[in-house]
Amino acid sequence: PARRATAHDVARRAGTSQSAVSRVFTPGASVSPALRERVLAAARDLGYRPNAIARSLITRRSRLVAVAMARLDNPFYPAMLEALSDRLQRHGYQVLLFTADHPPGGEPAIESSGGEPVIEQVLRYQADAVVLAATSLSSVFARECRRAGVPAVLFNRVTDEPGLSSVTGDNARGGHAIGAFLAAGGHRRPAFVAGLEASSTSRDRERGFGAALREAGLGPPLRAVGHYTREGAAAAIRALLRRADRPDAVFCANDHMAIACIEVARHEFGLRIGGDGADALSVVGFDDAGPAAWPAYDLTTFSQPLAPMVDATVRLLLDALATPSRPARHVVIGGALVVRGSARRPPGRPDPPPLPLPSGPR
Amino acid sequence: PARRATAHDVARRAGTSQSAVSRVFTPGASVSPALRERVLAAARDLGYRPNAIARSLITRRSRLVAVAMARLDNPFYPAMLEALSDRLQRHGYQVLLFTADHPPGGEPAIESSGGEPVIEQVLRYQADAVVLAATSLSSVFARECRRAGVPAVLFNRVTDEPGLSSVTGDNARGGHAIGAFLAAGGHRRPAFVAGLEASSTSRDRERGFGAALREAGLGPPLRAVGHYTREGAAAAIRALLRRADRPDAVFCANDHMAIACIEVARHEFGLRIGGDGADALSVVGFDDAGPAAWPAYDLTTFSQPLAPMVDATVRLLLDALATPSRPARHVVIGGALVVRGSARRPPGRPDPPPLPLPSGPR
DNA sequence: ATGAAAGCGCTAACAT
DNA sequence: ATGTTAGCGCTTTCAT
Repeated sequence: PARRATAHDVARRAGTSQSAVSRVFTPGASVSPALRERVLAAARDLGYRPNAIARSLITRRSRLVAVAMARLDNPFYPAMLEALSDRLQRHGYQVLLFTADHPPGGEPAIESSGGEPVIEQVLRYQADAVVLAATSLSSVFARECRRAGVPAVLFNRVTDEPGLSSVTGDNARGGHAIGAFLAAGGHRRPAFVAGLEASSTSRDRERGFGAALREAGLGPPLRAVGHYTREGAAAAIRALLRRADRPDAVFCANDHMAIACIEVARHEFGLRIGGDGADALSVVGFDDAGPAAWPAYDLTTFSQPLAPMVDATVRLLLDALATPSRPARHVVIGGALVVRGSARRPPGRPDPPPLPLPSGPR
Repeated sequence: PARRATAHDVARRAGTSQSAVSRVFTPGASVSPALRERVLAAARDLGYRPNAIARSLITRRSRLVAVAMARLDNPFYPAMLEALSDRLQRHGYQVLLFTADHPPGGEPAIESSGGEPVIEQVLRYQADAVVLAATSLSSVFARECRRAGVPAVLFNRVTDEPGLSSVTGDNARGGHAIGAFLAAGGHRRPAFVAGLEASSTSRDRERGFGAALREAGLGPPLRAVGHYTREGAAAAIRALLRRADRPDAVFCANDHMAIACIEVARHEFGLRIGGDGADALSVVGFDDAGPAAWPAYDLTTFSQPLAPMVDATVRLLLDALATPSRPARHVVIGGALVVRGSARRPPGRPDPPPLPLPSGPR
């Protein structure tokens, strides 16, 4: 196929200079209406489009934002990705997507992907900024970004590494609210299903949870690790429910695991979710993403409001791009306990709203 | 922040020429071990990485594949995106993600996004190839890709537009299998919940479904349009179930809608899913994605095997990249009826396997 | 095996 | 308002 038309080709056809063509495609440059028309016509005839790659070579801005994600099976992340992509496109940026390898049984390794470290590719493609929405992250990644002067924002995670901004939900407060809620609901043996041991998010949620239980005069919760996966969570809840002193309530570090726990509790152990009595189990999640609101789960959870979180992420990025010297910031977006039916409520607590069936616009 | 190190900087530090540096980073170029070591050391010191943007300017290959997606809330698509990204990275390609606008109530418009048509951005960024995984697609898009010589592959959709390859599941056969299954199960008033009227996928599934019903001596199914959304599907099933002659079985054009239908049928109409009798409703979906296998839904569906579909997509892309003259191909990946509990089975049909709880590796 | 030189397609001074 | 010129950082002949 014929090589793509260049600004030169267009210039020749329009009888003008190549730089005039460039100006026509530069918003706010000064071109006479007549010339502009001629150039546009020629461009149309030739199917010309400015080459963004050549442009970014000279402007030193690729308008590419690298987004690194671990797994997309937790619906919170696709939702985040969609929102982020929409917002970035609106600001004239494109998303360069990187997915991490998932070594079976291990933690997601944002480090490697087809042999080459992801960070290597990110930097080679001159991404203007990086969003890390992977639960796992090596400090190497952070250090290299800083060294290369590429602003990075952690999504749903924090780190000690200096220079890295972050956006998170209110993990400690959320964990605390859940602990207080379960204690007030009369639960005596709460348990916690952690995400990843290395995840700050899981740790913060657990810390708040433990504190609230302590304040309520309860001992430390039982505990198992679910690795943020359905399979891991299923194994964790099985271990918990097989104990003689089985828990009467489980707080899972995210909704994705909570839903898997509900299934195992219901279908393998024959438990009723959110009720009273010996065969009841209360389950609480974190995120309020997708299926949490589905009637089959009707999950009590602590919300991480996606839109504000994504807005904050984009704002952090744009700020860092505009003012490279700006120090890192850690934005915490507040959430709220969303009381539904999967956990026994404290006495006197009003009924939750009616089941949220799909409706409304769209 | 200091400007990124260039090959020139590395060359100076290593006491050699810039082209030698280039060769060190070009697999299979001839450099002496000694020089290679010196260059690598200098590069390490300076934090140098070859600039992929500059490289693609000269090689005329960006190694970027544009992936256009409509909505990521149907879990089939994030799963596809993850698999596609993994495979492409393995072949040395990066994913440039584009998401389409979602005008409320309308069809997803892959055309516009923040004002500029998506296709415009795709072509400006010199994507080597395009994957269209949006259910909606304007013929403009296709035409422009062809004109610009950018190979495009439609995922889960076909079109008459010449030159466009596609990968789909076996929609007609799947619809047929479902129709035959429901008829054999003794259903007398089957209904169909369509995706989008403009979607070839929905039409093909419906065609197969209708044919099977006819062969079984049944009339054409009742029908409503669900727009591939949960909300649309809920509205569709409500309309269907409010009829005096309400259907006894519903085939939804995808799992995502089928699950929303199950919820409405259960919680709004008090129906039992997949059972016998007057208050029973059978629901069947298409895709066998994520939640279909969750015990709460236990959805009978026709599978679209993701891995083979993604493999075919990548193969089509790489072939087109290697041989631009290759004519378009339409690959159909076979699936199978996955019998679970959401639809009454024909007599004598063996029980479905036990409930698929999360387990196994990972 | 190595270096010099010529661009890839574009933007950004700088003239005019 | 328009044209000229000089690169952006790299790969690729072409010499040596």
